[in-house]
Amino acid sequence: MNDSTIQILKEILRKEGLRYTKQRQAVWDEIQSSQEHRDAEDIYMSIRNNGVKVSRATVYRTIDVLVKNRMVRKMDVGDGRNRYEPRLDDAHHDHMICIETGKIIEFYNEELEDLQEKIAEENGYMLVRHIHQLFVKPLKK
Amino acid sequence: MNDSTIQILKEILRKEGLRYTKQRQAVWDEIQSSQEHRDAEDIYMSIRNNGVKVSRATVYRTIDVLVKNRMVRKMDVGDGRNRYEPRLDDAHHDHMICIETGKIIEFYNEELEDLQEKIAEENGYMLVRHIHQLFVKPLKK
DNA sequence: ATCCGAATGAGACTCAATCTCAAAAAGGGA
DNA sequence: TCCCTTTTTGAGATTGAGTCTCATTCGGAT
Repeated sequence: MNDSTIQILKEILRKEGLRYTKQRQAVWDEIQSSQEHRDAEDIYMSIRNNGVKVSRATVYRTIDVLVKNRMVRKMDVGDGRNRYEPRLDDAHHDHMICIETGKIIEFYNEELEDLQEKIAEENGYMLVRHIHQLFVKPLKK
Repeated sequence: MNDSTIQILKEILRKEGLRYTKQRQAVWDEIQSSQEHRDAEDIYMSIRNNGVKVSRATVYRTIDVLVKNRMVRKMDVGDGRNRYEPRLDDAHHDHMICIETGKIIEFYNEELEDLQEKIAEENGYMLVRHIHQLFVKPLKK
């Protein structure tokens, strides 16, 4: 909705050789409007409920562009539906998922990040990206 | 095929209140026969090619039991098909996936394991299990 | 304002995985 | 061994997230 992220979106679309449309704007607005980890259907329904006409196909297609351009983070929680969250200048983080409540907690640990790069290098590889999810349950007192 | 793992399987089925059948044995035999990370269709086809009559439904159902009982490790590589590998007394390990060749390299790092437990605890949780995948590409020389 | 290639949407399609339910098999008891 | 009850199996239907198709609509350069 706010001016600066509209410009960011336009810039990305231009760079990708894609046109600026109200559907693409609506998808980005919707994802950006919440820090939650939402699935595509949820995002699709919310846009429609806001009165913008858009199809599932467009939602998926737009998300792909946003993910590719690091505006959105895609995460596989293992239940068959991918979740999406806005990234913006957002620093990288991983996720902890409570198996009792389903709550998703974000975390970041420098040491962990370094260690991963080191492991990849020791094996003759360069780290491109990673998936790291901790499935946890509350500590009983 | 060998005697000791037949006993392990029988023991698990008994504990789960399930019957011992040749289909269930065949699924376990097939998974156990290779250290590779295979998908369900591959496992299903191999069993059939070995002359054992089994259905996809049974393959999936049996894998679930084996995963639950830590005989098999299930991994989501992110391409829509889950992969399975035998566990037995196999020590825990994580995976590094080469984005250029698709090769899967296993790794284990004690420090990494400790760090994860520590992070969970710092947040008031107990680590139950985790998914950790490094997507890498070969170091250019 | 015109024009042309790109974007959209409705719905068909894909494909891994799950479900259904009649028929077959397991396994305990006598 | 033969029963008998319960579980398991399999063929095929179904589900559901995500992708594809293609006629129509739209963006934006000129």
